[in-house]
Amino acid sequence: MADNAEDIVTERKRGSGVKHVYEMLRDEILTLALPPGRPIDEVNLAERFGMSRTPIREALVRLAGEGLVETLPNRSAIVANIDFMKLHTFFDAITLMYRVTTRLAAECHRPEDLEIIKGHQERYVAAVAARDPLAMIAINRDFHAAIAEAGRNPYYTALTLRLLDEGRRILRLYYQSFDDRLPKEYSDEHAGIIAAIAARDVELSDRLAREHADQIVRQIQQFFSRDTRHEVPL
Amino acid sequence: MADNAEDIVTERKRGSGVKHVYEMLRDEILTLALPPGRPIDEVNLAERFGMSRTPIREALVRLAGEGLVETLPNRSAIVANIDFMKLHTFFDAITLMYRVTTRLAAECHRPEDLEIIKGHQERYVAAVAARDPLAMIAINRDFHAAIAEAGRNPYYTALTLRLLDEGRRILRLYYQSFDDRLPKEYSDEHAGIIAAIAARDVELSDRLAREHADQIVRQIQQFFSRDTRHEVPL
DNA sequence: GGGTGATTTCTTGTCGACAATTAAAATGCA
DNA sequence: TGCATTTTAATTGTCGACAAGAAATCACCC
Repeated sequence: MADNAEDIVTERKRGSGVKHVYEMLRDEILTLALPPGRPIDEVNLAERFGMSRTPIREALVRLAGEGLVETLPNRSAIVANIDFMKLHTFFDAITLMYRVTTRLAAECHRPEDLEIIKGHQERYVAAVAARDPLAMIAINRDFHAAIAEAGRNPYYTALTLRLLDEGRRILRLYYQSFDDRLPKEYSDEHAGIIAAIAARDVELSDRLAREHADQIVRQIQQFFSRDTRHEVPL
Repeated sequence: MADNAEDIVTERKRGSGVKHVYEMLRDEILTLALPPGRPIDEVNLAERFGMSRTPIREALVRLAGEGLVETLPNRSAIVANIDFMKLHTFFDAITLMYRVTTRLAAECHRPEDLEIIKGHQERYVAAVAARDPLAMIAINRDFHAAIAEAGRNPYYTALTLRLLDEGRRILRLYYQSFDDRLPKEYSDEHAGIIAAIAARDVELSDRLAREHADQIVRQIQQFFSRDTRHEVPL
């Protein structure tokens, strides 16, 4: 096991341990550093993070609550699998949430929200220029998360965040295999969405969000249904 | 503290402890037996359930993940408050989820789903006849949960369940104060929704679900905005 | 040699105890 | 008496250890 990076531990504050483990594991799951199905050993993690099993377990319970790890009774927890059979439900849900949150953002946003959203967009453009797919994926999530926040409906925000996280894992598969082709068109679409929100044009925001979602869904579906057979002369 | 019901403990199976505590606390929170804001003492619960603090804590972490308890660092966890300022976001979200899940149920349901839904409807009618508001609230939740299940989108189902649970608490306030008036009209609306789903009429299902949601929202809003001042001759 | 049952090992679920932190009580002072 | 400060008490966060259960290994029998 060479991937157990040594996390140096230096006098953590009381209560910050779980948070640290939680965020660390979460990030490794979402970037596929921990692939779906990988067993998660508690003592292993405890040694790695230099703490007891108790806070590790708490972090795992929280991750399980978000559907990022699956726990079998008396057996090792595993990184949640990606159910390709139910991918269509994901597409369905994220399309709806893109639309709803973007509509609400157009209605409810305040100037400071717009600044935050624009900030993410700038970082996104930079990531595209740097050809950094991991950064692009993470920032794409932050971009839509900021829009959801601007909509100010915590229920929508929570579901959107969950979908965006799941989306990070799926997009990671996508970019890995398409050898990190860089979709500049996304940043153009993002710009359009920002403009629509700023103009408080609800219907336009809805339409652009829907088209943006359709675009992503179409590309991923195309990727998953592509024919990878090699031609063999017989 | 007289509300510490003695939960007799008899040799529980390994791993069933957390589940038991979780379901128990959850039910007490949703029925307002534990009112919003009430502090939750871990040792107290540990004594009450006859187990150590560890499984209690795990149950609390799970409940916190669902937003049913709030945890302050180094301080007692409390039963999650109901934020009346954000009630409109709840109405917004549950209306959308009623519509979406009922639409999907009309599309995707199988015969056995319909049987389950009808079963809940029968139980609901019985609860209305028995004038049992707590049962009505719980079954109303099961009814819509079953519809969401029939729609077969786990993301929608999860959000709907969360909203229905939050709804149980809000409805409980409503029924308590209106001295348990019994809305038979709900059961009629439920019957209409069942028929629309059975007929696989997506648009009708959508419309009925929306009207059903509007109806509930209107009644609750009316309740919360009613004028409770007493006339005082001066 | 293969399959079945016992044994060992390994991992999780739970426990009791201690330390850190906060809230409350008690003390001192103006 | 009222307020600030110290002391005490109470509660959480973390730890190490043990027991129950499952997987893997080994022995045994056909």
